[in-house]
Amino acid sequence: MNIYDISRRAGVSIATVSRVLNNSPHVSENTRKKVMAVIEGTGYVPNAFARGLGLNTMKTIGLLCPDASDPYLSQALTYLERAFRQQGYDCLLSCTDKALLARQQGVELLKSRHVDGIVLMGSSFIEDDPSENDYIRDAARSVPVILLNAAFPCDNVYGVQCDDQRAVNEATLSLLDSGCRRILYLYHSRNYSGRKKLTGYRDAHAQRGVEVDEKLLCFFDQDKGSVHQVRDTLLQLEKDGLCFDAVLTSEDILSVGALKYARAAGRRVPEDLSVIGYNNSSLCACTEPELTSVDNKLFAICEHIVTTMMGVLDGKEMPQKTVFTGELVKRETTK
Amino acid sequence: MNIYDISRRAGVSIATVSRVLNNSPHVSENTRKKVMAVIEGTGYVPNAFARGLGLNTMKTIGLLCPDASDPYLSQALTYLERAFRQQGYDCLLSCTDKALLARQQGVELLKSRHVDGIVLMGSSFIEDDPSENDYIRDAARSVPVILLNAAFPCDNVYGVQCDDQRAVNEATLSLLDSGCRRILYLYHSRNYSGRKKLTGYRDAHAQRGVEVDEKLLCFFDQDKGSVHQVRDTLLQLEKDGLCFDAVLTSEDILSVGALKYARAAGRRVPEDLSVIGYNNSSLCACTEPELTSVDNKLFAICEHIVTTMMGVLDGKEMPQKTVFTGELVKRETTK
DNA sequence: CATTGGTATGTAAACGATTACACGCCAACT
DNA sequence: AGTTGGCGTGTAATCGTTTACATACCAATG
Repeated sequence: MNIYDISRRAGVSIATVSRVLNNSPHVSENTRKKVMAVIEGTGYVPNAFARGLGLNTMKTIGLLCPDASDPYLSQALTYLERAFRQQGYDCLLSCTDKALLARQQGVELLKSRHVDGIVLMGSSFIEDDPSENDYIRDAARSVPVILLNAAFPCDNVYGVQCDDQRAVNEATLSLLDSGCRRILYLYHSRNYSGRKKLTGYRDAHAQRGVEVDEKLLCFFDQDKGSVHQVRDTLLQLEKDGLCFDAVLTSEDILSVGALKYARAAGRRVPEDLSVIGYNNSSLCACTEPELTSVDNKLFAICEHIVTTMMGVLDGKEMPQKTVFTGELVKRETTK
Repeated sequence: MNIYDISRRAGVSIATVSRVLNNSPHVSENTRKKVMAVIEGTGYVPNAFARGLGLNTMKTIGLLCPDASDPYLSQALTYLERAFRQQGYDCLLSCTDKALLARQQGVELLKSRHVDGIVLMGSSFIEDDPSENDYIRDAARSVPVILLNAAFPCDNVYGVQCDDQRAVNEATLSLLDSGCRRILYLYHSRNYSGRKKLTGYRDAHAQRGVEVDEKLLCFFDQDKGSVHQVRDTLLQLEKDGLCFDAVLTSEDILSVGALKYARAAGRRVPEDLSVIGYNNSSLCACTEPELTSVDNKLFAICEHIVTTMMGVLDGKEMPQKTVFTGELVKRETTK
């Protein structure tokens, strides 16, 4: 069933059918009705390949996502897909893992499909080592690229992010100002955003004249970051004589592990131990006591990504870098 | 940059270039090398539209998902996307909401893109009201359709599911056999799977000769099912004089609310109150005490969906309905 | 040497849309 | 009446592939 079939049954030319399909004004009301009737009757759906071939666009946005089961990313995914579709764009999903090669292949795939734009999620690239980022540059040569929570100074690349450094800085300050002096920092990722957060932590200590004990910085591999492993690690640290009166984490899930530790070690939260997470995810309401966390404005970021993409595709000038400010949401794990 | 450019630079015909691209054996080693060199040199990527137009397939699977931020579905999403890509298929994502119209439009979209197959996730359709399911029938007319955790007797539609009824039945029996007599059942959904679960609950009571008090069946709207609302509702029920010694829920998140209630009401878990969730999601390890839950074999289901899809696309005969058996994973909220 | 058969390559016709351009018609002008 | 212009419609080229079929070549065979 193609446009010729329709044109034959409606007794018009294919050009007219195409005009009806595309709401062209140059069709008489009569003809339009006649053609529409045939289309409805046959259940005809235009072939998107042919259309794409002719127009060299298929109204598709490519989403590159390292892990759609990560609650943070999956929330972004849902929002982005819905918003783009409302704008008339479909989404092609490519869940690479974090490995550079996989991401390169993902970009290649999206390019071959001639997506109109690419949103790069969970980017692990490093701003100051540009050689690692050739694939972004490469992608940006053919289509606009928007980075979720990252920035990269390159033509046709737009960054929409939360100021993680400042957000962690403020969270750390709030802990220091509530009297904590030894804040354990648990983190998952050494990527750009991860390093910014760490800087925020260090700066806060400098601002308050508190020295940072490097033993308080504790890295968890992505795979090994299960709740129980965090708990056990902290128990071991305590046994090894490490003192800490607060835990700050780069992800909410790590804070859940910290709470498990507190219970196992018999430490009261927040009286003996303060805990602050990051992302303000739905997990925060699930723990007991409920988790104080940094809201990193995912929703606003996604909204702005869609706006930016639409603007760029319309040929408008758009800001290359947009930064939102995180916000500490106090619940029950802080004084 | 198209196939003509390549053929010109390599001094061969477009047919030869195409053969090289498609690993046809009918190309001499010399020519292949020559063409490959040009391709690498120019960074040429074949146009997927043209290819799709010619072949009438683009090696794409359509994923219809009501809500990618649902942890259950997003986990499935991640797994499916990765597995399909390993098989050489890309995924087009369409996050409709649950509304029938939205799902219809989603199917329409996937059809226009000539996906090779469709996976329907989170289907809320009802097996015994076939009129609501025209869109499935419609989709199945053009491509194979596979349902995640559902079944629908229709040609070209395949169901891969967990026997939710039996799983809930066994969970209920285990509560009854541990001495509980008034099991509160909290559920989120009245769809097919939701009703099956309820049946499992009722059957278990019949099997043990315990009468079901209808007041113990408690429905939560998807939007209103937040942890705090569940807690407050249960507190209210208690205040209204309803007695219950166990809570069984259709989703883990509802169980989290039940645990919040227990803490607020000063009831010890599991001594005064047993709690069982459903899905065995990552939430189970986050609560305190950790949540006993039904593992509904999502991983196995997804694996089988991919196998089935690949089989069907290869023209093999595949089972129309596959059922996995759930398993109760005991943790700390049951005796 | 003529015939056969296989292999490497090229030619040209699809695939199904969009759209520039051409055409015919009719109303409204001069 | 003849010219103009606008509107509705149709014709045909175009997008970049794949692939059936044709062709050219060369080695092996009778």
